[in-house]
Amino acid sequence: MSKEITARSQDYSQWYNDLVIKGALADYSAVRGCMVIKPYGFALWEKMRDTIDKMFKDTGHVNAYFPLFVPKSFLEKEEGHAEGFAKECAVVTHYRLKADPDKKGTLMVDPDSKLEEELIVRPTSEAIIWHTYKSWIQSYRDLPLLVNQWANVVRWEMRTRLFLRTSEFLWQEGHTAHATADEALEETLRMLDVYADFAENWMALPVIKGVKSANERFAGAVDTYCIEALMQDGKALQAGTSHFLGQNFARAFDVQFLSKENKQEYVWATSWGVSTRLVGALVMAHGDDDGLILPPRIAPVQVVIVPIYKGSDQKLLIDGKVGELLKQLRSSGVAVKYDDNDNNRPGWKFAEYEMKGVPLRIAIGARDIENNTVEIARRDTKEKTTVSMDGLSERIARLLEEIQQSMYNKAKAYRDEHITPADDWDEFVNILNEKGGFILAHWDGTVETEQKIKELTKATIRCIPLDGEKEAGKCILTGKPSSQRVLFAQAY
RNA sequence: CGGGAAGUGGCGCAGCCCGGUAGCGCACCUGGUUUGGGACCAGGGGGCCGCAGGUUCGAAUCCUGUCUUCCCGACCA
Repeated sequence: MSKEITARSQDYSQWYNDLVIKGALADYSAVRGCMVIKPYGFALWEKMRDTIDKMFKDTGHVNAYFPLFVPKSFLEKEEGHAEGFAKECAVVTHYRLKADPDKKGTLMVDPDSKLEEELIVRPTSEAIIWHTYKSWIQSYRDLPLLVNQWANVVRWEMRTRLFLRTSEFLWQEGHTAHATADEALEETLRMLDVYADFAENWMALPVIKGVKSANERFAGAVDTYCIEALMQDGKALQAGTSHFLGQNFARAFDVQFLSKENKQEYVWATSWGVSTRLVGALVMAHGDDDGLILPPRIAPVQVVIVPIYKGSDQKLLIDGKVGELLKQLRSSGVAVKYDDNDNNRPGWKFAEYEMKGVPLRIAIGARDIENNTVEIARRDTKEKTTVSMDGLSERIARLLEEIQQSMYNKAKAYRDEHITPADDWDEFVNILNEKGGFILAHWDGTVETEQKIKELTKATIRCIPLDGEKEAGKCILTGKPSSQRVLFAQAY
């Protein structure tokens, strides 16, 4: 048990912060609400990014890049959109500094450099992209337009948390344009599936696909679809969103195309995104009191090899043997690191790589060389076994897959245990207080009821599950009729 | 933006009440012994005490302002 990490059971928030910082994923910065993503954390993000990027390309999307700045007048155009983001925008008003004549050695904003029109640091890029799309789209032959952008965005949040909510964050935002509503809706759901696939099969994070209530809908969307995951403290985390934007942005930015029938029509749109928040999800869904536990498929280091030796003769012998193992493992595509740094002893390294969540550790010492064995330790189960060096790379590959699967199963079992139906108000409140997690309950479909429930319990409707069964029932708060259970939880 | 806590070598902290040569642990450097679960010995380097004013012979310590961070709420991915 590590002495340095706050126990989950003692203080979940502090545990999370400890994992992020001591696991070397990120650090606080000098800039309010902004974090420094450290090399190890960035390597993890890169792995996630590269995987998702390939999935986008496999579904026909291409990458592009749009400006960081959005003229204020662009943001105003789609009313709901403007309203939704207005309160959290960073605004550029000047373009020059000058030496402050009253205070030697300091700079001041040059009042003569005021911009004609303020520029907004993008909180999301619909506005600038739809302005651009107007000139890209003339005919149905230009559709569908399937573009993604990897970028940073800024949302001036009141209260921030590493990865989960930072003022600046990294993400991807897909923005597509289609000739018909059906096609756009199909795209919205396709990308939702891509996200769910990535979450479940790469992050080992089970998710529930659903559609948001009006209250939780993206500003400017007709419908917002999402994947919702459950963290180990019983709170939900939205892990990705895919929006059906209807013709809202096409109308706002006057993006029309000439159809086959030679008629001018507004295009149909989608947008979808996942962010560095996924890193936070990974930490909270899988970590334990000894540190991070990373799923093999996205772990920057899948296997670490630690040598154990007395004296330089043994070290040389081990180096030789490890050299062969490295070649073997690397040629079979395993991300392996040999830590032969002599500053730290084996015990230190064991703890260190556990903190960092490396899925497998191989220890090799003189007695292993003698017996032609190594010791393999699994991060997820802490299980240690001594095995023959023969056929090691096959065994490692098998083990990595097994860990991936077992992490998913574990997270899924936890998640499934924490989906509880509630049929009346007392039951609902009880479950929230005693157990947490998702609650399936009937709701009368009104914004007012949802708001009221939120005020009373802090629980919100995470989504209306896509695979939910129709079932007649009564709203847990108002008793009015309802046709389907929706998913409630307290959320991040 | 409200309530609370805190800023002192890279990190974690003590010192502040009661002003008087800036200290401890970890980390770092050198040498040696070690190495199967966070090693040990010896020697060494590093800090205008968040920043700006003020009080004072003298400020890490007292006063004022300001910035930043963390925790709890309202807003959000």
